[in-house]
Amino acid sequence: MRLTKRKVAATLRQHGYKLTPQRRAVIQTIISSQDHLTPAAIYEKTHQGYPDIGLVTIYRTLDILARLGLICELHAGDSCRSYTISALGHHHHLICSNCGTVIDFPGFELGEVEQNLSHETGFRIDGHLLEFIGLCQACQKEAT
Amino acid sequence: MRLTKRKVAATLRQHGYKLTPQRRAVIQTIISSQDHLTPAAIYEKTHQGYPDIGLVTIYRTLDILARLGLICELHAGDSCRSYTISALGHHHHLICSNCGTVIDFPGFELGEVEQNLSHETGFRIDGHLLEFIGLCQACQKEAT
DNA sequence: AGTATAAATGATAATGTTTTTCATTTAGAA
DNA sequence: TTCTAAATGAAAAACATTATCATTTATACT
Repeated sequence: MRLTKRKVAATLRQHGYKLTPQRRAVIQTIISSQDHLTPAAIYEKTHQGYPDIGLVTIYRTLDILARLGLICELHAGDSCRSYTISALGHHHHLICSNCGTVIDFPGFELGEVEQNLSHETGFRIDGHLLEFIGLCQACQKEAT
Repeated sequence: MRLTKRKVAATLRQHGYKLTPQRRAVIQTIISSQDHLTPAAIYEKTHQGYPDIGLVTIYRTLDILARLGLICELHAGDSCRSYTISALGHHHHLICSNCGTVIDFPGFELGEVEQNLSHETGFRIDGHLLEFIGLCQACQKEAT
């Protein structure tokens, strides 16, 4: 279950951010994509419906949305900074290396692993990053 | 158990790459660091012992080493592209968000998870990225 | 509805990172 | 030692991100 536009908007306002048309447009772009998008791609897409938007606004909006946990930053694959809308609750990502489609899946338990690690190393563990890379069904067929 | 300089050099030559002093210097830099290093940091450090080396050579060498699996690319934390020497066998990373220290630990089994995921989604899964972020013991004390 | 105000925006410039190009040098094979 | 393809360094180009600042605007308050 992914976040809705309404929910994202509400969260923004709860945190004292203004709900500008530019921000709405960026959110719309991210929500309506199944893929993960780079800042440049988000700019391109948003620009189509809102030609006056500046790239800087994209970056600023992405920073805010990411800080509030409304979008997720992905790392896998080539582009090192791309985003997808957050799923509710904790989750991980399965990413198609060809078309970029992102599938969220509920995070299976890493808590135990974290505890062991913490015990063995003395680290205080604050979080983790887990992403699977592969080829989605469509892209597998295409590759034939 | 991490890769040795000797092993890295041998692998390079096995693949037809020449063993230049510049490459030796870069390898030395990465091997002798406990941390993960950005290309810029690797340049800085290597430059101290080898002042004539160019930044471009750093990038080129990192590409080769990464492609051969001799160094690992890390993503966690702020800098989106940094490297550490590879451990033998499959492993994951535990990274200190303060000082950058990287601890390798043997990869506990994600195979089963991958199979389930693959079955549910139809993806062909090629790999994964798993990193834990936290604060090492020293940095925890320092933070007090 | 109208107004005040802090926040947000866009344009531009600045900064930082990575890649390309190309003439010169060099590691390694013969 | 000589030869050759590969590697290098310098400079420029391309690309990504951040800072600055004058102008505009969403929202709270009348």
